[in-house]
Amino acid sequence: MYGKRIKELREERGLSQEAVGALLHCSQRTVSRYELEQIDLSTEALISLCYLFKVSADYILGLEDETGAKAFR
Amino acid sequence: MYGKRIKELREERGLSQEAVGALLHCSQRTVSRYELEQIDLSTEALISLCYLFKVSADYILGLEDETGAKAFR
DNA sequence: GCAAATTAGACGGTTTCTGTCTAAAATAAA
DNA sequence: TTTATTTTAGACAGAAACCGTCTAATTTGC
Repeated sequence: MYGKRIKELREERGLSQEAVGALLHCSQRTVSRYELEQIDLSTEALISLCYLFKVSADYILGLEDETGAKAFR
Repeated sequence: MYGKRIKELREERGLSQEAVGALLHCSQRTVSRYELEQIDLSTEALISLCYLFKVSADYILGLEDETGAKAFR
């Protein structure tokens, strides 16, 4: 789920993987892997993405949808 | 931050690390390492903890406090 | 169609994670 | 307080995951 969300958020903002990588202090290749879910997100990268895109970790992880509705509680 | 939160949530519920490990399908030693932040949380473990403790990923990651106030936006 | 920009595969070296076994520490019982 | 039980953390080694680089493929714009 996080891969799809990261790709969406990035494209909504018109950024390349390279650009996001620079902001996250990692390579384009690593951002690509996040989007393809070939590697797991570190908590550090997850938190950086939250600040960068101004969304919750729950949203990126798919624990809430676009409306903010939670997957639990 | 996640270590402190996991430990708090676990102790509030009166569970041992062994018990949480069983619910997360990992060893007691691994839960201990999460609490000590000796290893990073996988997204899978993070999501399991959210369901188990009925809290948001943002809370566990320290992106919001006990009152639900967000660290950003 | 061509050039430029963007994304993804392959490879190898490095780091991180994992469980097991065990010792230390904390808690409960006697 | 001693003793027994439970709980937590260190050490080790093997396994798995991560990472950047180089490069090929794909996409986008002219």
